[in-house]
Amino acid sequence: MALRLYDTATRAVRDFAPRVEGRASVYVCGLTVQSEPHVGHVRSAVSFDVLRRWLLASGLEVDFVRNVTDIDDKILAKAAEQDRPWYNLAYDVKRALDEVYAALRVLPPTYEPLATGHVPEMLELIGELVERGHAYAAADGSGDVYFDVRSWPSYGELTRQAVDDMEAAPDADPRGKRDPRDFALWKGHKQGEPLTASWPSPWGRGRPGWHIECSAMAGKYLGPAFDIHGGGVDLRFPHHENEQAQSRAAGRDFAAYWMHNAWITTAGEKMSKSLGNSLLVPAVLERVRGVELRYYMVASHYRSTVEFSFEALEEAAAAYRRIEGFLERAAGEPGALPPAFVAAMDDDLGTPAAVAVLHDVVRAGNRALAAGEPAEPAAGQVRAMLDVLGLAPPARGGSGDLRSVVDALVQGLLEQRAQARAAKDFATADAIRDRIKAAGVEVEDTPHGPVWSVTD
RNA sequence: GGUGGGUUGGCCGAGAGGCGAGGCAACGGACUGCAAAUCCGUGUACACGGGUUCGAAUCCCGUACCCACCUCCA
Repeated sequence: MALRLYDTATRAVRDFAPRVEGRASVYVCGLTVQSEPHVGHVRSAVSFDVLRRWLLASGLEVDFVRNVTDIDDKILAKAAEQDRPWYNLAYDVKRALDEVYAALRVLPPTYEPLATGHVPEMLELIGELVERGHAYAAADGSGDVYFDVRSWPSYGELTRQAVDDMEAAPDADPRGKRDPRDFALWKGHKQGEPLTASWPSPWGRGRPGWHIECSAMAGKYLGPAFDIHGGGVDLRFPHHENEQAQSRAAGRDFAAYWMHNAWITTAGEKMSKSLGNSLLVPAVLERVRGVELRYYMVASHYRSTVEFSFEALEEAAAAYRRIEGFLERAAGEPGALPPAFVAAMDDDLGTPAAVAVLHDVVRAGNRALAAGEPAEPAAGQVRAMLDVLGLAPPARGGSGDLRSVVDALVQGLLEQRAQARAAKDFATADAIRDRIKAAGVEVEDTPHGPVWSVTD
C-alpha cells in the first residue's frame, strides 16, 4: 500500500496504513437535511467518494459510513416556518439529496445512519461521559447536558488551539454552562418545540446535541477506533474537535486520520448566505450533466478552494466531452491503470495530476486512431481511469432497444447521403445531415465512415 | 486576540530548488467537398520588495491583499 494522505491532525502527508489489514474504515460527516443542496454541499460527498473508490481500487475492503443529520435547530426552525412537521422536511430534503448523489455518481455508503435512529447509542455515550466526570447536567434545570471542556486536558489538540485563546462567543447564551466553551451533548426539551422532536433520557425529555451523533454512530458501525474521518474544512472546529474530545474522553481511540475538503466559493466567498437558486444542484444540472459537474470537481484537488463559475464549468464539460468523444471512437475493455495515474492518486488523491494522465492517454489514443493504429490499449486505460474517478461515460442514445431502432432509421438516411456525396451532390448530402441533426442526431465523418450520436 | 489556507499565463488549474502538468480559449498548419472531430506547431505565468543559492514560482525575511474557523456551516 503506497497511499499517502494528508492528515489534518498532524498537518502532514502520512503513509496510510489501515488498522485492519486489507480493510479500511471511513466515517464522513454528511449533511444536515434542512434545505436543498447547492454545489458546494456536494463537493464533500464527491471528494470522499473518490477516496472510497481509490481505496477499493487499491484492493481494500471499505466500510464507508456517511451520516444524515435529521434533527437540529435549523430543521425545526425551517419546518415551523413552512408549517409542516420537521421530519417531513427532513425526509424530503434527504430524498432530494439522494437524487443529487446519484446524478453525481456518488456511491451509496455502506451504512447511512440517521441521527434520530441512534438516540439510545448517544445516551449511552453521554452516560459514560458523565460517569467519567467529563460531562455534567446543567445546574439550571434546563435538562441540558454539557461536555466539560476543562476536564479534558487535550481539548483543542485537533485544531491546535488553546482553550484560553478561544474567543468566548459573546452572544452565546451561557445557560447552565460551567465554562462558555462547554458544548451541549443533550438539549432539554423547550417550550414551543414539537414533542415529536424529543426523546426520554435520564435528564428528562430532550434531543441530542450536534456532535454526539457522529461519535455514537461511528462507534456503532466502525468500532471505538477506525481509520479515516472526513468532512468539510469548517467542521474541524468545533464539530470534529468536539467529536474527538467526547470520544476519547469516553476511552475510545477514534479516528487515526482526519481529512478535510476545501470550499467551493462564489465571488471569493463561502457559498451559503447570499446564495441564489442558480447554484442549487438541480439548477446546475440543467446546464451540464452530472458527470460533467463531477469532472469539474475532480479536476481540482480536494484541498484546494474552487472558485465556482459557469465559464469554468463549461470548460470542464468541454474537456470531459473530449474524453468521451475518444471513447466513442475507440473500443476497449477497462484495462490496467497507467503507473503515473496510480502515483498521482497515491499522492493524497492527486486527481489533477491523474486527470492530466487521463488526457495524455486520450491524446495518445487519438494519435493512434489518426495513424490508423489500434487504440484499444489506450481506450482500456482510459476506461479504467474513468471508473476509478467515477466518470465512466453515461450510456447515450437511450435504451439499447431504442438505439437499434434509431440506428436502422439513421443508417437508411446515411446511405442516401453517401450516394449524394459520391455523386458530388453536396447540397443534397448537407440537407440530409441537417435533417438528421434537427432530429437530435449528429453525424461526423470519420476515415471509417460516418458515425452518429445523440446530442443532448 | 487565537488558528488555518491562499495570491501561478487570456481563463481554469497542478507543481514545490534546475527540465513550461493538463484542460479551455486564441493563432498557424495538416486532414476534409464542407462541417465536426482529430493530429502537429505557437506562450519567456508564478502578488510585491529584499535576501540565500551556480540556479528560486518553489527556501528565508518583510509587505500588501483575499478567504475560512473560534461552540449547532460541506
